Amino acid sequence: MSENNIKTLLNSHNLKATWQRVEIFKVLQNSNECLSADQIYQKLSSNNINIDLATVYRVLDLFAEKGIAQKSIINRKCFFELKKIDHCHYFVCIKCHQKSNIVDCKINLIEEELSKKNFKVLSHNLEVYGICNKCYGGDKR
Amino acid sequence: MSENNIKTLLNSHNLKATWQRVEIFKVLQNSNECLSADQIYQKLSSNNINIDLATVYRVLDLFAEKGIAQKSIINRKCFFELKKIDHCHYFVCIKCHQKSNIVDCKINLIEEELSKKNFKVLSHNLEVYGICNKCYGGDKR
DNA sequence: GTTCCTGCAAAGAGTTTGCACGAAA
DNA sequence: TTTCGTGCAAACTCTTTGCAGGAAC
Repeated sequence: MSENNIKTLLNSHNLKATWQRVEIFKVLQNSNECLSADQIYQKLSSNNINIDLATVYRVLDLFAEKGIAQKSIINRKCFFELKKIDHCHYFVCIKCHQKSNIVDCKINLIEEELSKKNFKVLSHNLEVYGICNKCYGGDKR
Repeated sequence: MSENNIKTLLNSHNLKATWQRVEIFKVLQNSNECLSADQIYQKLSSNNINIDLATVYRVLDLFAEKGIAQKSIINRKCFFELKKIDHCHYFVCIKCHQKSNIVDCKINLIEEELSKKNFKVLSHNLEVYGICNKCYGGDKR
């Protein structure tokens, strides 16, 4: 997405298109994994783009609120990525800390159960921890 | 469970049966909901039982590790309860903050998906946020 | 010209850790 | 009598907040 398109997107969500927001959006756009506020801050810094960490936090929360980004919480820490058509969750290896997508979290089944009680689901978070195939050694290499 | 039974239980997990651990176990045993470390600390204090908060944290983590307690993370905060036959998760109302059990989290279906990749699931956490029937006003009272 | 946003600095919540003393087995 | 657990204090991580100056619309 080009810089102008990003600005248009931000405006369409009633957000002012500051250069800080554009830069943070670009980082998310160029990443193929979810990132913590600090990771984003580091990536920007290493490109000599200095945005206060507090601003990074504020922008990310805003993105999540507006539905531009998806927020995941892993080990009591927040991670962000651009929202795709389908949201996803992560399987995290407790040895190598690599994350792997969980495509279908079955939340619709849980929503069904809750709707019987007239509970309206707005958001959810799922973390699954375990050992990946590489660390398990189950690949018999 | 009597005090002696609690001590036996602790010993059977290779844990020394200190009075602090017994008291923390009792609090968990007498609660019908999951509790944060601080809530447990407060309950003890109000009974003139003074256990350092750091100890409460250490004991709870130990209980979770040994499978005596279940640890849930809600809003980046840890909650503990004695482990039942079936574990459970919580639906948390974002208005009144009441927690309601989610009996079946469908984790077995997710485990199935992951086992195809040779990933071994060890633990997981699920939080669902939304509006409960009372706060939603959908009960037409 | 407002309104909204940012940087700075400071504080906040929740949790963890090192160490010396003290209690359980 | 050795091993393990606790209290105390301090530190730590991640995140949030108040405020005054500055940029977007």
